Amino acid sequence: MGRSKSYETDEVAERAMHLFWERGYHATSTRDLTEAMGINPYSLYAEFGSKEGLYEHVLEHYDRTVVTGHFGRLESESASLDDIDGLFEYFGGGPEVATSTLGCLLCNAAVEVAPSPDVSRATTARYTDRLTAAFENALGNARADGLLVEDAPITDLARFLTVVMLGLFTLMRAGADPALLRAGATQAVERIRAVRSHSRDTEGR
Amino acid sequence: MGRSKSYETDEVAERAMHLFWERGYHATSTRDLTEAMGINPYSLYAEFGSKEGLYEHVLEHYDRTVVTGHFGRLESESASLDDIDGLFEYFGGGPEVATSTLGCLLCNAAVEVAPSPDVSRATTARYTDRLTAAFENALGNARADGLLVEDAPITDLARFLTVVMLGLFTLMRAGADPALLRAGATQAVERIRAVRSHSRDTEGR
DNA sequence: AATATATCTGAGCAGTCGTTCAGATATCAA
DNA sequence: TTGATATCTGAACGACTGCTCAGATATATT
Repeated sequence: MGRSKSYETDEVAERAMHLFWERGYHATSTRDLTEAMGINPYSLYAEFGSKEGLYEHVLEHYDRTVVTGHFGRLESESASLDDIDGLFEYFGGGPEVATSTLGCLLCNAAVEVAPSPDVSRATTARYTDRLTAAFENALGNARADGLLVEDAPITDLARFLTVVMLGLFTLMRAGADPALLRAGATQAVERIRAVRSHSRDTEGR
Repeated sequence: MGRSKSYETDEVAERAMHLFWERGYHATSTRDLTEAMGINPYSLYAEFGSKEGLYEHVLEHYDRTVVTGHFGRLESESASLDDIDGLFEYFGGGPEVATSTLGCLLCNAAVEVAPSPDVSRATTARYTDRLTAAFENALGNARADGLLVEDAPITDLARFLTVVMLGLFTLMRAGADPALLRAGATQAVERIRAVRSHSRDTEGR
C-alpha cells in the first residue's frame, strides 16, 4: 500500500558519491545533491535522514564498490606479489589515473574534518585496516610459496605499502607531477623486491 | 598620518593558520577567524582582501615557518642520511606527533578543494617540489660522500620519500594506528638503506 | 471503484555564510 | 592644537545553508 519509490537507493547513492568525491563534504550543498541525484529534498531526508547520514551511506557504498573493485583481488586466496606490483603500477602511472584529481574518497573524507571527526575516522580506520590486511594476505601467500625470505616482516611491509598507497592517493588528489607518483610506486615495489627469496631463482636456472 | 594598526600581521595570520589547520577551509567561518585573530571583519578584509586571500596568505605563512622548521635542515649543505632517518623517526612515531590529528596544512589544503582548486594546487606543487628537492639534496650529499652506491637513483628515491611523507601526514590527520606510521617510516628508511655503499663498512673494519 | 497509505512537490523556515559600510576613534603632520 | 587620514566598531546586507511540511499524487489492498 502507498505510493512506490521513484528511485533506486543504490543509484542515487552512486550519484551522490561522485559529487562528494569531486567536491568534498562541505563544498557540496544539499541542493547540488538533490539535483544530481534526481530526487527532492523530502526523499533525501526520508531515505538518509540528513546530509551527514547520506555521507556515511556514501562512504560505505564507496567501500563496498570502489575499494572492493581495486583491492578485492588482493584479498583472495590466490593473491600474489604480481597483484601488488600490478596495483602500484596502476596507481603509479595508469594514464587514466594520472589525469584524475579525485584521489580516494575515504582518504579525502579522513583529511577533511567532515562532518563529525569520529564518524569518518572510524570508517577510515576500517579502510586502512582493510588495505593492510589485503597486502599482508598477498605477502603471506608469497612467503608461503617460498617467494619471500623467511624472516620478511610482512606485517610491517603491508603497513608500509598502505602508507605509500595513501601517499599516492593524496598526490593524485593534489594533481601532482606524474613522475612523483611513478617513482613512489616503483620504489615501494623495490622495497618488496629486496625481501624476495633467491632460492627460486637458483632453482629456475 | 592616520590611526595605526592594533595588531601584527604575522601574529593574526599565525592564529588563523592554526584554525584552518585544525578545521579545514570550509568548516572555518570568518566569524570564527575574526574571533580567534582578535580583529574585526573590517581589519580582516582590509588586510587580506577576502577569506580566500587570508587562506593563501596563511598557506604561505605555513610554508615559511612550519615547513622550514621541519625540512630546513634537509636543505642545508650539510644535510645527511641521518637527517632523513631523523625526520622519518620523528614523523613515524614521535609521541607528540602521534596524538595530533592536524597532519600537514598544505596536504590538507590540497585534498580539500578549497577555495579554488588552482590556487591551492599551485601552492601544493611548490611544496612537493620543495620536499623532493630537499630529500634529493641530502641523498646527493650522501652519494658524494661515498655513502651510497654510485648508481643509486637519488631523484626517484627523493620522490619516493616525498610520497611516503605525504602518506604519513594523511594518516596522521586520519588519526591512524601509530603502528601504521611507525612501520611506514621504518620501511621507507629501509629502502634507502638498501642503496648504501658497503665500501665504508669494509674500510671501517 | 473506493479507501488507506507511502511518496512526491516546491515553497519556505530559521540560521549562518562571506562581506560591506556609515559613523566613531585614534594617530600623525603641520 | 588642529586638521587630515587611516583604522576600528558593530550592525546589517543579500545569498545561501540544511532542513521541514502541508497539500498533491500515485500505488496496493479491499
